[in-house]
Amino acid sequence: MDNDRPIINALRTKGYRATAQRIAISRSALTNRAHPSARQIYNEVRGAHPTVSLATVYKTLQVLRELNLVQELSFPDEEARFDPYMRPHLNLICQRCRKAIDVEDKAAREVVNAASKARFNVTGLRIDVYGICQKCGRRA
Amino acid sequence: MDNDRPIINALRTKGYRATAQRIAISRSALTNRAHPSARQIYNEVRGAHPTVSLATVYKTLQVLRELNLVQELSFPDEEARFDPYMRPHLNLICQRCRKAIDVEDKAAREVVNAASKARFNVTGLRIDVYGICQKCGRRA
DNA sequence: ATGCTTGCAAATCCTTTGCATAGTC
DNA sequence: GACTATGCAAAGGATTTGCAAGCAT
Repeated sequence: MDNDRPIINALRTKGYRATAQRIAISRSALTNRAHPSARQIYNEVRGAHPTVSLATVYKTLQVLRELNLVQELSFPDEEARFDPYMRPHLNLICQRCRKAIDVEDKAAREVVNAASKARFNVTGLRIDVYGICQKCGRRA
Repeated sequence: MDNDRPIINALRTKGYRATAQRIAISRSALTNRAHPSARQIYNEVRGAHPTVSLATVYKTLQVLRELNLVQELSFPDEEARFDPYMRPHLNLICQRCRKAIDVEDKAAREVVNAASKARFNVTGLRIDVYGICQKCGRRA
């Protein structure tokens, strides 16, 4: 895939080698906007790379984290999920269907501003809103 | 302690028994504003209850979660931390000293409003701002 | 060629669970 | 007294690690 160029370059800037597994895992992680878990990415990638291991998926996700291409979201009682949307945003996470959607809203930036006002030097952000999404609420 | 009355009542409303351990653990968890981990609470409580077990601490924290008295915050590569501040707020979490402080700011409510606007029925909220606190920044 | 990466399996760490005993209501 | 909670040890589950063999550069 020719669109793998940016991934390959990003990996190489920090000295990481662009292996087929890393490219496939990165493609999956950076493309999937449903906040997948490592295991879900693993299952996706296995289609094209049947021999890939879950360990490699975890290792690659750590690399992507280091490259600031994904954020890891940990939850109580659940696997961690990975979000490739790196601009300030809200995660709307439905308690019923478990789906998560990213919403860009000025409220996100106001959170950053509020922290800055408190003389806090902001480097990262996580805004989760939990509840019931429109679709699930409808068929309550 | 006479101020344990509210804790005792809260436990009983849902049919939980007010044992000495639960009261001590609850007191610690609801009082400590540093977002302690289960182990830190355990260590605090051991002063007064040397025989308490970590398992009981975990179990009690789940009870407090069910009673909506604390929120559990999971992190990658770290133990979960517990926050008894249940109104909408920002967690400013210092990457250097690991301290976390709660900040009430209207930005928190704007996040809720933004979610509501997206037809999302809000039941919970977590806003983490990561960075370097004033104290740590000063001695950079 | 050199050295990073993979995949497997074993290890780790946090958290939960099972169960006999002790305590609450 | 009936039933829940405790404390211990063992289990569980997600994630990480060690290592020999396989690739990228």
